[in-house]
Amino acid sequence: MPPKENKSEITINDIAKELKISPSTVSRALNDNAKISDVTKRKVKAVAQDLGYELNLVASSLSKNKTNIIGVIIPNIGSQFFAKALSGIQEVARSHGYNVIICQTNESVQQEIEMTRVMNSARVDGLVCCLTMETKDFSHFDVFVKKGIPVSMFDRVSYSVPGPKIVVDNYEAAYVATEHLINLGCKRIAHLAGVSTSKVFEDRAEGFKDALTKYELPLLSQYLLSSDLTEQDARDAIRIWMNLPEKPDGIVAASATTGLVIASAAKSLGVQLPEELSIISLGNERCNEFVTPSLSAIDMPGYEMGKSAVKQLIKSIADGELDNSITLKPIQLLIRNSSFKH
Amino acid sequence: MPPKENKSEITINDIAKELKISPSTVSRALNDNAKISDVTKRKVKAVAQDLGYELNLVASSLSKNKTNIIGVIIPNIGSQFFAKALSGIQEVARSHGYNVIICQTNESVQQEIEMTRVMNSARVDGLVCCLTMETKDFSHFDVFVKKGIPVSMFDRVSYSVPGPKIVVDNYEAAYVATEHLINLGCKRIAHLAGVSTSKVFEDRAEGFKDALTKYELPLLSQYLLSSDLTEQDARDAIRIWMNLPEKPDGIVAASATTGLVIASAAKSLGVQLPEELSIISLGNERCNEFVTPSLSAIDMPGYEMGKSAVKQLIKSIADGELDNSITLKPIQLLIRNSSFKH
DNA sequence: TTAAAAAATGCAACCGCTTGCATTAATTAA
DNA sequence: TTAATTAATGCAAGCGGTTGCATTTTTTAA
Repeated sequence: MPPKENKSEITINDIAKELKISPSTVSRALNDNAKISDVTKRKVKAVAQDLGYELNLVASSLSKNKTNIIGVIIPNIGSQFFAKALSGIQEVARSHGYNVIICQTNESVQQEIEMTRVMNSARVDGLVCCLTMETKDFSHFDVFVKKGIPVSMFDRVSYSVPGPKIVVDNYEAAYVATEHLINLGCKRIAHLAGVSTSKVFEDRAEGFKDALTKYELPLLSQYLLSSDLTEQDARDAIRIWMNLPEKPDGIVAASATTGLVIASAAKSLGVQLPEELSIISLGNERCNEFVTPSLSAIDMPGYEMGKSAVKQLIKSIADGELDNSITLKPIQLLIRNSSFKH
Repeated sequence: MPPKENKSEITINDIAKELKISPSTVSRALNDNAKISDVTKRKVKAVAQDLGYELNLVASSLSKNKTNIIGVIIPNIGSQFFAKALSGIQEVARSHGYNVIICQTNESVQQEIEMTRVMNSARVDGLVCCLTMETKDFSHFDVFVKKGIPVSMFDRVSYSVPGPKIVVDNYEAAYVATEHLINLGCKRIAHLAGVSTSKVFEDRAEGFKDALTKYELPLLSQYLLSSDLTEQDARDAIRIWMNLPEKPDGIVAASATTGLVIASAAKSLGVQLPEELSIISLGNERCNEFVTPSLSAIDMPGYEMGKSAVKQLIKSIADGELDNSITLKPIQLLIRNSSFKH
């Protein structure tokens, strides 16, 4: 137990004393204020360097009433989609001099509310957020709206909260995926959907249904299952379907994980992929390439979405204008071996 | 372009005026200071609630000289190991009232240095860090050491920087993995190692070699390849090995990703897994379960490591004592189908 | 009933930096 | 050479809490 460390935090006052000038001049010099002579600037910076001075962001934030911190609220870091989004968010934020405070909600609305409180207390300059699957009430964002602090949402968004939105056309994603299976010759296509309280999954289910309708394929109720998309749900779904007298010959999974689990479970049930059953999932993970057969998917551009979300946010912060733009990011159909010509 | 929002940020002064008491009393009441009467506390809290008051952490941090922020520096969020670690870090931090600022280094020492500067400026109360593979000089951590700000390292650590360390026995991991293959009957075991500048990969290589020695198996130089562990490196390695007159019958991959790629590449080269070749990787990813054959691995407890790293850090912060403890987290051998009885 | 002790509250300085405005120094024009 | 500009720098009041110490109020003891 060493005695108290030398708590010598260097401040602008130390620099000021050293040079026998005022702290305000030091502050301005360090910030390259135009009214400070170059000689002074050089001297100040030299001494700052010497003394190992490092700006105290806390003090700076307080006096400027700007923290240069962006708050990020996402469901969970474990998902590859969010990991990528986070990378994009980080990158753009940092390149603009912003720091990032991150919180996971673990899909719990309660936690989401708690997190907004924390972000508010931390006085973030803006918020990037992807809602939980169950968020139905958005009043916890009111504080920010009221204070004019921009909230940028991506993927799972709410149009009732003002601010930029970065989304993907989930309807289209499902439509394209389904269409792909249809073009392959699939006649009995099933869909494991997510809870319909979430717009994302609702849209996907719609896209699925409409594609069937468009191609005049029947929409059989037993082929449309809805769940929380847990791994168990996926296993249950495939078991149910494979016990049907008329088994499906194509499956559109509402998420990357369920697609993976469905494929794996189908294989262990002895189903031949893709001969007997084609599978495509809405959402792509690196794993999709490694499994056998490799899994076709609709890729959602997480990285790009994260980047855009922050870009728009920073723009809003800078302009002070409220931006309600909706940015639609393109999806991509990745055809792999799980969906092959019959 | 709406005019300036009503920038009505509620402060303790507003509460004080409302109740005609002093701001200090309000501050103490909100912090449940013992010298404030219960009546006053109740009144203050009621008004605070009414007015929608939320503590300004920036101001609080400045006056308390404590930010309640933990800085986290990790190589990349995309890896499942780090994603899990991050989850653990988050969870423990939050449950202790700490916020978390996260930075990715992308395995760049330059960025790591930059990040420490940012963390210093942000005046974090402590740092959780996993070094890049190439960090050889650690002077960028000196600032923290000098100021008595604890730095907790996990996985890729440096014992020359004081502070708690959370690690896994990488030597053992490789030893156990290799031993497993030997027990299966493998005679010609190869290892794709990581750069030897990293202690982690050095230890793994050592463990691999020692296991061979222990079981009196020859250590052939062509079976020991070293690389940066990119996907391409993995593909190159397997191609080289499979072109050898005496092909290896077992492979220990130094990372989860390389294991995955090696298995996949081997398959496409027509190698029968696991009959002709057993594979095990040091590091487990969810994907390992989904591929065919499922990939055996040594699981590194990322989540637990992250949790411990923060726990120790917070303890250090609280005690003000410097803690140089080394916590060894247990690894786990996960036997799957890629390593099966020959 | 009054003095002493304990409980509540207030005052004011401080945390480190920023910034509008005043002041001084250096230039330029007259 | 002096007045008028322009360029540099300093002063001091914040930003919103926190906290040691003084002061006031209430309670307890004498």
